[in-house]
Amino acid sequence: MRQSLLFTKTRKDAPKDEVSRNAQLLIRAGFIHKEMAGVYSYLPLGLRVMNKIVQVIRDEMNALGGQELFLTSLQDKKVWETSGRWDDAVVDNWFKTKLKNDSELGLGFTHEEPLTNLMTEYLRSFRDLPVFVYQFQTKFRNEARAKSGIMRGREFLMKDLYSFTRTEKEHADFYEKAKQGYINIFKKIGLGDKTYVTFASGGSFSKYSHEFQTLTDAGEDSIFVDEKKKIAINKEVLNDEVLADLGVKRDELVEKKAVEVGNIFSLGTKFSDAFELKYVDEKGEKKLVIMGSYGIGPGRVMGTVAEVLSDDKGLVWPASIAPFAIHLISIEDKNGKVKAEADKLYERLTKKGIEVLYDDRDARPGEKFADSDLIGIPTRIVISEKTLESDSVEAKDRMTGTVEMKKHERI
RNA sequence: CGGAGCGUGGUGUAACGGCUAACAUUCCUGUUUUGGGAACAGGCGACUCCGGGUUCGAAUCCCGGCGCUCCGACCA
Repeated sequence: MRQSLLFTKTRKDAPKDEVSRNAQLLIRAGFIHKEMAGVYSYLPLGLRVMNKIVQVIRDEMNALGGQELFLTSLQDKKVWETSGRWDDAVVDNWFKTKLKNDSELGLGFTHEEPLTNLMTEYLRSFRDLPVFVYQFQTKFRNEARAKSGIMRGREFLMKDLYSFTRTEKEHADFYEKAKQGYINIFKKIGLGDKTYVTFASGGSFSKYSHEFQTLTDAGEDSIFVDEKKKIAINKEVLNDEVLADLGVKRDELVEKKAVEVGNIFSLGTKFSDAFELKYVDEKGEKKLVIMGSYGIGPGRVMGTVAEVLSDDKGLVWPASIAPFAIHLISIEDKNGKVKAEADKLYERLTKKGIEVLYDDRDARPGEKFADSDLIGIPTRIVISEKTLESDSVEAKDRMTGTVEMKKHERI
C-alpha cells in the first residue's frame, strides 16, 4: 500500500501514560490505539500483524485436525451456573451485564462451558470422537489491574482450542501433538529461541499443565530454566518432587522473568461431568468425554515480539508476521525519474503478490528512514538517483542491518 | 482491591497564588531543500480532567470524584 494513503502517523514521542516498551513502540509506530487502561484498538498496521499471527496459529491448528468455529461473547448465566463458575466468589473477573428484561448475561472470559454444553447436542457415539475445535475470540476479563500495554488487557483476542477424546491415552496423544504444534507456532513467529515449555500447576485432573513462557523482563512470571534440556518450571510449582519428576537438578536451573504466551491444560472430565457430556462406547456403555484446553493470546504474542525483538530504533518484525514484506522508499530527485521508477517497481512487486508498503510521501530521506526503522518491516528497499546510476536498488535487512545493492532486474 | 505518583493545545514539556497560560513538536500556507526526523517566514490549535471550596484573584492551595501509570495482591 502507498504510505501516503495510510491514515496513521508515526510519532517521535511516546505518550507519557505508557511505560511498557511494547505499548510505546506500537503506539509511536501507529499499530495500536489506547481506548482506556487495558483496552487497545488495532490500527491497519497492527491488524496486519495480528492477522498474520492468527494465520500462523490457524495453520497449525488445522494441521492438528482442529475445526474452526466462532462462539459468542454474550454468555448465558444458566450455562455457567451448571459448572458453578457464574458466582463472583468463584470467578472474580467477570464482566456482567443485563438484558432489558433484567436477566443477567456475562461477557465470556473463556469458553469451556458454552462449548461443552454445545457439544452435548452433537456427540453421541464413540464414532463421533475424537473432536478438536478452536476459535479466535475476544475474551473479556475484569482484571483488577491492567498492565504492560497489550500484554495484559481487559479485552483481548484469544485462540482457544478444546479437545474431546475418549480415553486418557487418546487425550495424552493429542496433548503431546498439541504441545509440538505450539512449539512450531512460536518458532515460526520468531520467539522459538526464547520460549520454553514450562511445567506448571495441573489442577485436579493431571499433575502438570504446560505453559509456553518467553523470556523477557516485561513478563510477570518467574520460571526456572534448564537451558540444556530446553525446559523450565514455573516458580509456583518448584519443589523436590517436580525436580525428581523431570530429572533436573536445582543448581542447574536459572531463575528468569518470562511472559506466558500460551498454555495447554488437561481438563479431565471436569466439564463433561458438569454438562453430562457422554458418549456410548463399543460395548454400549455411557462414558464421560475427556477434555483439554489449549490457549494462545495473539495480542500478547504481538506485544511479546515487540518487547523481545525491537531495538533502540523501533520494532523489528520477523518475516512471518510482518505487516508488509518490503518497505519501499523513494528518495526523489528533481526531474521525477526516481518517482517513476519507484512507481513501476511498486506496481511490479504488488502484481507478483508481494506485500509492499511504499513510502511515496513527499518527505525528506531522514524522516522516511526513521519511520521505516520504527515500523520495522523486514526488508527496506531504497530507490534514489544514486541507485539508478548503477541500475540497482539498495536492500537493507532490518534485523541484521546488512545492506546489499541489487541490480534492478534481480529484484 | 491495598499503596505510591501523575492529570496543562494532537504529542512532549513550562509557568512564585497575580499581565493575553509559555516552549518544542505535529498540523496548515508559502519559499527553499532532498541519503538519516532540514531551514526560513506566517498561521491554526487549551474553559489547564470534572465538581465544589478558600481568596480581591486559582493551572497553582483545600475537599470530593473520575482517569492514567507504577509496586503489591490477583491471574486456565
